[in-house]
Amino acid sequence: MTVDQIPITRFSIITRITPKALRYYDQVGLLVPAAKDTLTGYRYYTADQLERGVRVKTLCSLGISLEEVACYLDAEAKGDRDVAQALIEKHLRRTKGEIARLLRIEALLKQSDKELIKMALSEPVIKDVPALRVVSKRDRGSYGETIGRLIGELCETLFRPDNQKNIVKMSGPCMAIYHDQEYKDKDADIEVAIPITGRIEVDKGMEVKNLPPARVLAVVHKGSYDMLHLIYKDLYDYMMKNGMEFAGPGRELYLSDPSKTSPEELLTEIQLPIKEA
Amino acid sequence: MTVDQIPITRFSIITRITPKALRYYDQVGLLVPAAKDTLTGYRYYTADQLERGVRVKTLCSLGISLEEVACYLDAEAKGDRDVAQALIEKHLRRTKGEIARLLRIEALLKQSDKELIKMALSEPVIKDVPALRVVSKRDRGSYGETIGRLIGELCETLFRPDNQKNIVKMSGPCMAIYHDQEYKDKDADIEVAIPITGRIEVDKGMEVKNLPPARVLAVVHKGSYDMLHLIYKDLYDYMMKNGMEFAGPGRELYLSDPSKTSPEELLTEIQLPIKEA
DNA sequence: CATGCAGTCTCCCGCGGGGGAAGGTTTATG
DNA sequence: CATAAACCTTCCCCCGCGGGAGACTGCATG
Repeated sequence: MTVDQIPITRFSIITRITPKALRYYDQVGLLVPAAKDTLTGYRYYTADQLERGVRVKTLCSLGISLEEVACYLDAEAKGDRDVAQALIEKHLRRTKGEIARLLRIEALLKQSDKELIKMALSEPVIKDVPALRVVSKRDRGSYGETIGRLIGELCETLFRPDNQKNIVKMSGPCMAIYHDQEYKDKDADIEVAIPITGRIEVDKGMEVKNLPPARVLAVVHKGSYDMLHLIYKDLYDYMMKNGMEFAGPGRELYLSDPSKTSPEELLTEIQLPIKEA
Repeated sequence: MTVDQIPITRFSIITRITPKALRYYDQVGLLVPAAKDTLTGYRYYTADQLERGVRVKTLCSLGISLEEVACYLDAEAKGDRDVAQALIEKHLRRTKGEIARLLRIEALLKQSDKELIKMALSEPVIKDVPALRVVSKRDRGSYGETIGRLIGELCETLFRPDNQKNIVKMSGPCMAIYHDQEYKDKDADIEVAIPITGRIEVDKGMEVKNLPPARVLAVVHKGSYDMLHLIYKDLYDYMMKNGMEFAGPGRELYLSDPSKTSPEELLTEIQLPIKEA
């Protein structure tokens, strides 16, 4: 009973971690065996390490990444309860977001029997949008996350006491402007703009400016944001059929508040600037 | 306006698929450009392909794998509505399962403030389990999925009319026996056994046999199956402290029905055969 | 003494769905 | 004509391992 010379298979049975995973954890430094025979390379764990092994397994099975598991265990070892708790809460938020996403997908899949792909779609219309005075902020990042974040930041500025005193008001829906010349998911170049009236004090990174007037091809979409790409395709189809050409960055106007409206009821207007041939 | 010579960037903007992804789809044969300049290697898509592109994007954003997207679109092209619908339903089931899993994780994360790791744990006890007449089936596969499947198959046989006429009865809870010498997740060697009384007609792959009596170290765990590994570790700790040795495959007895009990209330007994030194 | 085998090691490839960079060529525009 | 934009290719990287090859020890057995 050499209690502190536990070979890998035995450690694997006790902790219910596969030997493969244990070797990997050794490699990345998450759970390094206390001793390693320099001749044979055999890994030997101690009984004390069982505790750590079992916690790694617990945290992993909650879907936490190995990197964060390492952070958590480090924080805990140092007695940083707050840091550890923060990590758990971060993961809880991520999990909630993921649940929400899957619930949306579930809803879409369920309604798929009545035509998965064709959504109620109004005809595209050509219209002239006037110049707009907006406060805007431009940044790079992933599609959904960046828009949400920028809208949040702009609204926070808008509703700050000093700006409220100046009777700053939103004069239209939030919109996103896509500046990329190709479509990107992850590192997109996105500007979020909110039409305003009144004198406003902006934070750094924000800008008050006039969006130029433009002739656009527009359509209003009712439904989940996940299905917006369908509308884009229809708009471009329409443009090609009618001899128009795409001219400049497209805009999305968020007519509904996604925190108050169910995904199927969300209204979004898409505007693509055109020049007619 | 060479309408059927759409280069990749333009195609990417219209369908909202990144050029990188388009090249990948070409490579795996999911969406192959209609023309490819043999000299430069440039990809050119046709307007007709926009439709397919947009459907690929839709299905992908629902979380369906590229392989299944290809199957779906093929089935649809052939007019196999049923096959296509079956794929959607399969994915719906997967999504529901994933939601359930995340909800369990969410619940665990929420209760984590009151001691994430230490669960209520009764003391391990040594007991002698008698020989048991069981019907069993043994197979390989991933942990949770295989146990569920085997229990289902055994129960189906048990409750078949011919066996019911013979007054076959379950005389104890379902159990799983782990035959691996090391811990495995994916390709584990698992036997599921149900104690019975009566004369039974079994299907192929199943077996009626007597489990030998054994002296075991046992403990009952209350809580989610995800946390069972904690118990194993405590049991092995106890074994080492008390000079026992592990002898033969361990068993898990499922005392509750997971379809009727919430995860926190699930009862499971773990039995590890021992020999005392 | 040979042989088998149990246990362990290292090394490399693969997954999905691409991202990012390096390095080259063509096309369009000023 | 020069330059910028668009496009191509190929290669390596991500996570969290799983699978398998090939090699080594040490122990038990024929």
